[in-house]
Order: sequence, then C-alpha cells, then structure tokens
Amino acid sequence: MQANHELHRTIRDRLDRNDQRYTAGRRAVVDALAGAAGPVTLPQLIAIAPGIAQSSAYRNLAVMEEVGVVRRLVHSAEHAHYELAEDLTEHHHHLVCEGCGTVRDIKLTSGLERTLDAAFRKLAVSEGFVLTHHAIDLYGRCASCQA
Amino acid sequence: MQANHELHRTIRDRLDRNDQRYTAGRRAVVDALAGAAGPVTLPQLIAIAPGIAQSSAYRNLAVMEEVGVVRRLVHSAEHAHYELAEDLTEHHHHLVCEGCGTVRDIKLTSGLERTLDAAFRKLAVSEGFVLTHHAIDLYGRCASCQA
DNA sequence: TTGCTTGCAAATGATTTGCACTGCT
DNA sequence: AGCAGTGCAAATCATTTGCAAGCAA
Repeated sequence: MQANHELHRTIRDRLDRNDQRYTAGRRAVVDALAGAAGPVTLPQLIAIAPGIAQSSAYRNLAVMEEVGVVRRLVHSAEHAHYELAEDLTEHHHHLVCEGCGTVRDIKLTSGLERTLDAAFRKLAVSEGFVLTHHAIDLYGRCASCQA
Repeated sequence: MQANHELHRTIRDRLDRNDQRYTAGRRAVVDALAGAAGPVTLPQLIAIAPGIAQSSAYRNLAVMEEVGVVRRLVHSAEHAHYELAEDLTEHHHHLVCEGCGTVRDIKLTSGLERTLDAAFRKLAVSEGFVLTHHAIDLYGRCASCQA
C-alpha cells in the first residue's frame, strides 16, 4: 500500500478527471476502506466512520466505483462489501467466513497468479470473451466460527 | 452429468433424508437448472419453466439449497443465480459477462485444480480457517457484448 | 385427517432517489 | 451566484413471508 497522502492524491486526481470533487465525506470513506483488513459492508463502514449519512455513503461509494477508486463485491451475505480498487492497493483475493460473513484479504504467490492468468486467458479466448479481471473466493469458517 | 432419472433419484433421496418432498414444482425447477448452460436467475428460471409461481420458485430453491441440491450464487447483477450443487454435476467455475450479466460454466484442467487446492488449503490453515469450497469467477465481455 | 406445498398479495430490507439545504469555487 | 454534495424521508425492487386453499401420506 502507498503512503496515505499519496493514496489521497491519486484518488483526487482520478475524481478530478471525472469532474468529481474529493470532499471530506469521500475522504472519510476512503480512510475507512484503507484502514480495514478486508472489504467492509455499509454498516461496518458507518461504524468505522461515524457522522457519514447512510445515503451519502452509498452515493459516494457509487461515485467512486464509477471512477475506479472503489470496488463493490457481493458474496452471499445480506450486505455488499466495498474495498479500494486493486490498482490503489494490490492484487488479492478473499477468504469468506460462512459463519459471520467477514471477508479477509489474502494473496497468492506471484508464480501461481502468473500460471492462473495464462490459463484464464486461454480459456476466455476459447469462449470469445475479453477478460477484464478475475476473482477467487475461498469459503470456510474462521477460527471463532468453528462451532 | 448423470442420466436424468439418476439425477432425480439422487435428489429425491437427499430431500427424503431431510423430510422434504420431491414435488412436481421442485422437479420442474431441477429440470430447468439441469438443462441450462450455466446458473440462471429467477426470471430466467420462470421463463424456462412457465407455470411456476415466483414465490414457490424462491421457496423451492431455498429448500433445495438447504438440502445441498442447489447452489445460490451472487455476482454483482441484480438477481442471484442458481445452479445444481457441484456433487450433482461437476466441479466448475464461472465466466461472467459484465455486459449482459450472463454466466457460463467453465472448467479448469484437473492439474491446475489440484495445484490450487493445495495452495488454498495451505493459505486457509495459516489463517485459521476450515475451508468448505472455493469459487473462481472470470469477468469480461462476451462476444455479443463487445461494443 | 394432518401437515407440507402452492399461489397470491402483503411485508421486508438493502439500496436508490427526490428534494431542500449547505458549502465549495 | 451557481452548481455539486449532503441528509432526511420516501420510493424501489429482489426476495421473503402470511394466509387460505390444494394435495399427498
């Protein structure tokens, strides 16, 4: 992860380029996302960064997703999860707890990622797809949810 | 995929064991899922198998998911997708079109799957997770959605 | 009969939107 | 001043649920 002011600068640029402002509310959302150990739900986000109205949080996340600053993930939980876009952080995947719904970031070795990329690309071509990205989710139960 | 009556028998057994009936409505849902080229949304399901009420479709899918006959997937589209459980079909992954939202099944080579399993298991252990399964989604644009 | 299943209509709950107001620029 | 961003409350829309009727054991 980049230094924090560097991150903010990059985001401001990206918003600027799309005629969007980088307001205090948006900065607060970004700080909350940057500080988390994985993607967070909207309730979690509001808990971390109090004072942000729910509707504004949703709207700002949508704007920033549009601009490529935020990524929205949907697993099977009732709430979607949000995280900073990968080019602002690092390529990673997710470990999802089926008990409590928490999502944690994980990374594969770069060797394995390279292998996968090649395999995926080949597969996509044979199906006539142009790939934009891939997602790998591991599902299981975290240490505290092993009833 | 197994022969169709074999599939139905397996499903009936699994429902029986959970004190659930295998009704005509449920059979219709299963047939629809078994005939599709990938997971389908509820509207798609109803279109394929007319005469099933929306609420019954949702209810039957929920029951069959509970029993391990159906799997529910959520990508980012507005509707969830449903497919038969993997042990009734074959282990596979998904290619998602970001244009039209269609999801198609794909398979990796078994060698690659083995490599991945090993890597995933190791990762999970180090995070204190007990894995149940994994999902790999490739995102891109299908041939007809390449504007 | 007894209880699960179904279909319809109403309820739920996450997310979105209308609108009036605040605050950049 | 002029327009984008914010908060509140109301609207949406997929999914779930209550209820009365149908069907299987």
